[in-house]
Amino acid sequence: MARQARALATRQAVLLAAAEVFDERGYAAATMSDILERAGVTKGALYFHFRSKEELALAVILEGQSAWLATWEPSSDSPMQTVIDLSYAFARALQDDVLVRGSIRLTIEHGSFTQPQVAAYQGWSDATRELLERAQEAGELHPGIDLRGAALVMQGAVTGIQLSSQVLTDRQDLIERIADLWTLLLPGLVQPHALARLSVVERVPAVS
Amino acid sequence: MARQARALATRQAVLLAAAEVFDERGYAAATMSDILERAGVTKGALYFHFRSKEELALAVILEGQSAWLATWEPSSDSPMQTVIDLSYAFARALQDDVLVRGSIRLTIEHGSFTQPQVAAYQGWSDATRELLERAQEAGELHPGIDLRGAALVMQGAVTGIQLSSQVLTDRQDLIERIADLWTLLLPGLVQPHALARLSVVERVPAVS
DNA sequence: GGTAGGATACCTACTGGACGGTATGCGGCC
DNA sequence: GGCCGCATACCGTCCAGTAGGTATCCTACC
Repeated sequence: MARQARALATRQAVLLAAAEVFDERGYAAATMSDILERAGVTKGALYFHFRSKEELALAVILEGQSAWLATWEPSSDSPMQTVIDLSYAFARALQDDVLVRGSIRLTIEHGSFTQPQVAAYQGWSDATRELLERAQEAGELHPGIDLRGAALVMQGAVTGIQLSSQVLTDRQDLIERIADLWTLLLPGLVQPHALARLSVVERVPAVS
Repeated sequence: MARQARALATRQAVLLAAAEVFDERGYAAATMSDILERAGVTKGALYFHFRSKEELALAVILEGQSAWLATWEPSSDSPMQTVIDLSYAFARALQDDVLVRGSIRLTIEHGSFTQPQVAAYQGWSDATRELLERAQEAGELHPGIDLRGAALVMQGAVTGIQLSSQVLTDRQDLIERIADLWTLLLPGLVQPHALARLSVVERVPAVS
């Protein structure tokens, strides 16, 4: 097993380096040599763990997704609050985790390989929609709202705000912008009595 | 001058083909050969008009931007309505104009060359902010709103919604999603009396 | 109005380098 | 000694860019 421990370490080093390079340059502009160098690993080692550049990129995407979801602990509060918390978890993960950043960049670059990206978009907005449905049932939302449309708008808005925050301030104002988003969005979505109980700003989980 | 007419035509053909290919594959993955073939032009011709791949990309970005702004005719209505109209003009331009699509894709891929893209983001959100200030002065908005934040949120949201609409429905539901966005956003932004006078859906300019 | 000369607009063939991927070798732990 | 986990050297391909030629047209001078 000691053997495999080392292998796991190099695999992880490659994944991290790949995420960094993909995040900085994008898929096509990233070269395997870049990744090798940054990981401090040789070609043979890399191609032992990943059979191609594309497979490596897919691994980054998958690991990034699970890394994000791992940070998010569902609080049993209100469904609407959960949607908000999810967006903050996403923002934090983007700021803190290279894997998540690389994953997102690759996902947004829907070219080259298209399949899993669509799934990611779908998955996210489907999850949001489901939460909205539960919020609807709990009487949190205004009646007559198009839940599918709302879910798509939220997912799109968070994605785009993240992008422009990255370009303009290297994601330093991301949390602020997410707060602005919810401040603006919620009055059109939830009823006043529910609005009063929602936390629009980031809720930092208590450190245990 | 007849001479230059032909030259202009090939230049335009190259620009259009380049916009297509950049839109489909992104900057790095797009090859000059792709563009040549699609434009029906030889390498010599292309390199006569554009000295490098990067210069060609920059030309696509610039032409795309002006193409978008050309479609938008400022109506002297309310400033807030102008913001809304701008977003619809953007959406329409994305659906109708290859140049705009290519321009956007290149702009979003902020790698490789970073300068003018930041300017584009800045310019857009600055313009939005200015309109919001005028809307504020006109008493359209709720008091105490962070105009800078709101402008950034709108610009980011429109960008992101466009992106996810592209991935999920090839931009077919883009206009709908923009309408959803404004339906959700406006109550948190503008005062009821102004809200009543705003058109949340696309206002099709009368054909003259 | 014909033609020399030059500029414009384009074509063809080529190059050098980089890049993804592979083949083969080899050390060390079980 | 056998296989896991790598290291090194190499290969074919592809691609941005260039060199140098050519046809077309415009200008100018006779």
